[in-house]
Amino acid sequence: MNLDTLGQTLDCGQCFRWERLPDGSWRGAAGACGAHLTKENLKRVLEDPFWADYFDMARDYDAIREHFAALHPVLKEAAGYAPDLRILNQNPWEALCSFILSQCNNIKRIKGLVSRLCGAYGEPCGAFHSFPGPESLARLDEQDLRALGCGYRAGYLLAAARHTAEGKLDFDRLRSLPLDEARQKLTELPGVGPKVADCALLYGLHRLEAFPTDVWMKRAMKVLFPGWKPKDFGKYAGIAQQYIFHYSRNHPELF
DNA sequence: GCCCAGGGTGTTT
DNA sequence: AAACACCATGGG
Repeated sequence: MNLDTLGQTLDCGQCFRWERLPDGSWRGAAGACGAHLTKENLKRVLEDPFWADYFDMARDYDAIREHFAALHPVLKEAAGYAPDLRILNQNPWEALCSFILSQCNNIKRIKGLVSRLCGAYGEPCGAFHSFPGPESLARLDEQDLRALGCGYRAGYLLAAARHTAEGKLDFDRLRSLPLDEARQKLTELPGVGPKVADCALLYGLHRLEAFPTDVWMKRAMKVLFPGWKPKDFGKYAGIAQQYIFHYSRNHPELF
């Protein structure tokens, strides 16, 4: 991984708090931690326990890509297109909020929304703001969130905050549930359907078998993997999904 | 001004 | 089960 290939991970639609600066460095945050990744400090930052976990450094992605290469020729192509792509270990609450806001929205705008959310209700930590905790959002009015541009998703975000603050949604409990049951608990929230639930599971709880299926993935599956289902990709289906999503978005001429 | 964006919900065929 | 309208907002 270097500054140029970091985009495969930080700009592939799984997170919304990183930006690349003109000098090629990356500035961003995760949960309550911020970082500025430069050519000089990248290696050292990735040795820090928090960031090593965030970037899933302990996992052997080379082996997983080889496994995928044997599974399907197009998957081999997609994985080879972004060999430094990794599934981040994001804060589950932040991931759930991000993807509640993602529905019927574009990535640019999602980034702006998340940024304004942090600026308005997160804790200031030096040069950046933390992502606001569920308790901070739970005491807001729906109008407060609409004022940030959340639109009709404001009520969904507020409901998720109140459920979580009241303990009705417990991410640590979701970790130990079978995937179907964890998905079921998440979709009980208003405005959370199968796609947003799978995003929270994959990006927030690192459930690598979760397979978020948005409009891009529906097209990609129909054209590139006709007849295939998420389970056909195995226990790392979510990683396969990310290779395919990223590859598809960068090859719109295929569709 | 129009179209679309990492969807979900409720209603109608 | 599949098709549809509706939900707000702003970037391209």
